[in-house]
Amino acid sequence: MDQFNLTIGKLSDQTGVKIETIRYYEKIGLMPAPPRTESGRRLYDGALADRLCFIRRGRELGFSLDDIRALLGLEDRKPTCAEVFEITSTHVEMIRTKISDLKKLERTLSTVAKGCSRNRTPDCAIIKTLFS
Amino acid sequence: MDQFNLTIGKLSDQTGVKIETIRYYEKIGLMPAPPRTESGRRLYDGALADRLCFIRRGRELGFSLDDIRALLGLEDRKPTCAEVFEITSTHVEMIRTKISDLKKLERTLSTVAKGCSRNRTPDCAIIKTLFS
DNA sequence: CGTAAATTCTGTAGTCGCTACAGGATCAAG
DNA sequence: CTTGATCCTGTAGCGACTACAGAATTTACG
Repeated sequence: MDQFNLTIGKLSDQTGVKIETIRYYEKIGLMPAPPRTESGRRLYDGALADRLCFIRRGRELGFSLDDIRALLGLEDRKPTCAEVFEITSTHVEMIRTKISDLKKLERTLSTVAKGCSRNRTPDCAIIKTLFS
Repeated sequence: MDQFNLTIGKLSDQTGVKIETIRYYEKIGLMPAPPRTESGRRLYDGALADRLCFIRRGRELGFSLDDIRALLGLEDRKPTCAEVFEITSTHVEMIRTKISDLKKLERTLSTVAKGCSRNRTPDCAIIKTLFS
């Protein structure tokens, strides 16, 4: 096994990453250019499928493609465990900030919306708040 | 007052919206094209400043430019209070979804990071999790 | 009054992470 | 042998800006 017998479509089905996205990852150097058939179609093996899964998992967890690039060791060298931890905790910090920002937003908006009469006039308390 | 005596730079300082962004809003029809000096420089008045503040407030609250367009009544007509409420509560719903997604992410990532030894080897538990 | 610095102008291209074509070639199934 | 599925490259679009380049004008200072 681990032969190059996966077409891009099969790889896409297997990993849940769209064909265009796979090609995009190749273009930006996140996935290596795989071997091709005589007619020029890409062929992937198990290792490349694993790598694509890694990227997908990273994206699901909200890492940027640059983060993933670093985690994969594509920048200069394989990152140490400490570096991986650093990238991850910076990312978690960002997520926490985003959550607290969104919570603030939600509170503000809920308050604003409460003042609304919901009737059919254009005389709206929400709009007034936005204007002040 | 309410004369057209604000240069774009002053408007920018007053509202905290960058000059390029103001011009961008004009280009996409969110701000009207203001009168100009003889040499072609834009001049704004108080009403336009208010409108720009409205847009900025809307953005701060996370509304999309399309939402703001609708709130301003640029689509077809001024929205009724009920329509404004609808836009707002849809938006709040989106924010709540985002918050819960991010919380899930945060929990997962914190768990993943806990397995990390933080040492100087490349043998990393975080990476392993991402690969599985 | 002269000049240097600040401001403004238009237009284009870049950001991120894809997605959606167009227009053609090739492959697999019936 | 034909039809339809899959694949190829290349380009343009999304949202909401941001960042230039290169020119013109205005303001401030000596």
